[in-house]
Amino acid sequence: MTRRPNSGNPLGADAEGRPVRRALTREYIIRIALAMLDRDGVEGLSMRKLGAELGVNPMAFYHHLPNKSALFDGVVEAVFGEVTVGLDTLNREDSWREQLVALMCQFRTVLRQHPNVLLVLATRPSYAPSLMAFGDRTIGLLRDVGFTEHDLLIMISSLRSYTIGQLLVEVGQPVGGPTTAPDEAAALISHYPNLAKAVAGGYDPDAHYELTLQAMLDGFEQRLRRSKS
Amino acid sequence: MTRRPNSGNPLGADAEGRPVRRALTREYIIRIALAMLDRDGVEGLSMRKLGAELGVNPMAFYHHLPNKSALFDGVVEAVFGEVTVGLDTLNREDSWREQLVALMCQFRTVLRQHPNVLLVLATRPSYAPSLMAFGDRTIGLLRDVGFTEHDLLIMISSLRSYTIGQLLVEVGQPVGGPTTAPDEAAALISHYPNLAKAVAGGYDPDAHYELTLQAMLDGFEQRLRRSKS
DNA sequence: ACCTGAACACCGTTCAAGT
DNA sequence: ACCTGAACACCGTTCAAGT
Repeated sequence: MTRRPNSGNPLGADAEGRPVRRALTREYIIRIALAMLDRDGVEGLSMRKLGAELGVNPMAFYHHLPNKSALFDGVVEAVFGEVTVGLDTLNREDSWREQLVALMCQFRTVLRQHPNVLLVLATRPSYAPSLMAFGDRTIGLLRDVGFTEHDLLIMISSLRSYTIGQLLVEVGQPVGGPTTAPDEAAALISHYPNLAKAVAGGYDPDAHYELTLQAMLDGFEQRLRRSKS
Repeated sequence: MTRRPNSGNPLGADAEGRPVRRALTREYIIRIALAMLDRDGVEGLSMRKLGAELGVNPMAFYHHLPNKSALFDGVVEAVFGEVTVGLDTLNREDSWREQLVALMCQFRTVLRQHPNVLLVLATRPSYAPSLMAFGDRTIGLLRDVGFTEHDLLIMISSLRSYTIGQLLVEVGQPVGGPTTAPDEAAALISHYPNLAKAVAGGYDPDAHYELTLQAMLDGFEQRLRRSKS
């Protein structure tokens, strides 16, 4: 069940590998937990290992966080916090579509850097201020275009779902341990000619993402035009 | 960490609650594991509890499955197996869009019945024949419409990602234990006027899904028309 | 061949004790 | 207040033993 050999310096150490024993705070614990998640995956993060990593008794955490779930809540907040970075560099003179695509690509780029946290992000409801700010900003942008309140909610929810869903299949770690025996399984595809032919052409995740994003926006825009006429 | 109080009859029992001690087979183990996942969630499924449920020593499973990961592989296969049910009732005289919407809604309906398995489905690569058959069928349908091989792959991948992503936020169980304190957090939304206004209107998941599905198809269809002219 | 029991190296968390 | 150590009720899996 061990996934990676915990090699190298402990996460609570400086560049030269000297252990940095700093005062335990909620923020510090969460920061190291995120680093550990990135390195070892969800199933590789335990209170006990986190304690070892920080050179501290695992029970010490319970003075700063009620339980492990709260640790995950903190990690989600931390990752969404990275999303707002560069939000203000948006060029307000660009078209709404250019701005929206920039927003979503920024969202995707940040989440993509934390493949092992995707599952947690996708399923834990979060009221992280940075996420709310991001959503608020996006909705404001789209409302000015003329979408109804009803459609606005659907749009941002769908954009988010698609983005996360796509990332999950793209870089997500399998829940329940690594899959076995894709060897003869991959050959099975030849029994499905349509599928085999489509898969043969290869696959560029970034281009794929933006193409579908544009298609979704085309669809929503078409809906907007129809409602106006 | 206990999520639900394991009340009622064990899963390996008939309608009257009599324990059914049948011979252990891979299929039977997987069937009960799926039922247990549906009832108790991913974190509530353990080899030991599964053993207790079946009135058997947990180690007995290792004669039918190499490890717990393989159990998850089996469960994924079983759920995708349900997708093909009713695949042949499709009316081939319907338009391609009607057929595709029917296919995707069928896919979504089946997955929706196993909220706790969604995470596993989303992240474990699967070569389940039923899933391959489903994809093959879908691609065949769309190719006849005129889409390129390149676009075909993107379409089915995106449709799948969106469907699963949406279901995850809709009915998915939070990874890492239940979230706490949404009480004052929900009030926070008032600080984000655009968001608050959009959310106020309420939300119908089924309508939401089909609206976005239609928008995506509109977008892809538009792309098809542009490429032809 | 199929199932069992003991054992090993892990978990999260509680609780009493230290400073 | 913050951290520790022992303890409790769990995990997946190995391995030798039974039938």
